[in-house]
Amino acid sequence: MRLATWNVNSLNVRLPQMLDWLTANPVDALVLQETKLTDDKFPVAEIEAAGYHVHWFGQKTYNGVALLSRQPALDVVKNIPGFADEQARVIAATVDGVRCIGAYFPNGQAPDSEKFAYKMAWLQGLQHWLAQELKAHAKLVLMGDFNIAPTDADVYDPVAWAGQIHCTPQERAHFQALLDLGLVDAFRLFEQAPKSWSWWDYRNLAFRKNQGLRIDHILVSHALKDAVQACSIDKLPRKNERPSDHAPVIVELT
DNA sequence: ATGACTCCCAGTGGGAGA
Repeated sequence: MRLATWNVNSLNVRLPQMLDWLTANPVDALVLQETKLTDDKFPVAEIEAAGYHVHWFGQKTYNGVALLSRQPALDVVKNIPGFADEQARVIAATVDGVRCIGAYFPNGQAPDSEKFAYKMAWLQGLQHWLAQELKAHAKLVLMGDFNIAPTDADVYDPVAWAGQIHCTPQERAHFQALLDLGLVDAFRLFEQAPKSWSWWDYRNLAFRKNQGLRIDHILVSHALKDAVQACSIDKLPRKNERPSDHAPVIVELT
């Protein structure tokens, strides 16, 4: 079973690329972030024609998530139960017996901003809900754009980024708290090339210079840890003519 | 360099992203 996450930065713009990517990478489930589409504009027909079931949850201009799956997705949940939120950031469902949670974590903008306070509250809400989800679903995968670089090894210039958004101790503590609930970073289960990133700024020729961050993650529950066969970042779509600034991350489970 | 790009909604610029 292969699962993937991709922040597409507008599904309206990226739909053809996403369909091409699915043809080349026929994963069993794919979660999307930053679809930036209201629900009435979601391209359900095109996705179903590609052979996927799909659930979606969006809003105008910002955020928006979706879950595509070969097999029907059961017990679909949108956003975090118990955390009132006007922003469409989470979609969860059970696919082939695995609880799949796709999430677009808040950016946070800057550590002294109101958006950072929202990010902290959101992370607290996620953590609380996830503890319950893990009790109900031993086999669970949390994946998406976390907007957190968990360690300095996930940052191209840790000195310049020290204390900056994505790298603050508070964000990293929240990431660790998710692991402490009983999750493991699938990417770090394997030896990986140094300077492996999932996001590169559109500016400054950042991709060409490989100046990026690893902020898109796939965390698996302990019950799935031994089933993880591989985890990788697919940089290829970032080389497209009009790429998303994020690359997909893929995990393979037995 | 408090930039650089891309997307969106707007409306001939500005906010947000990360």
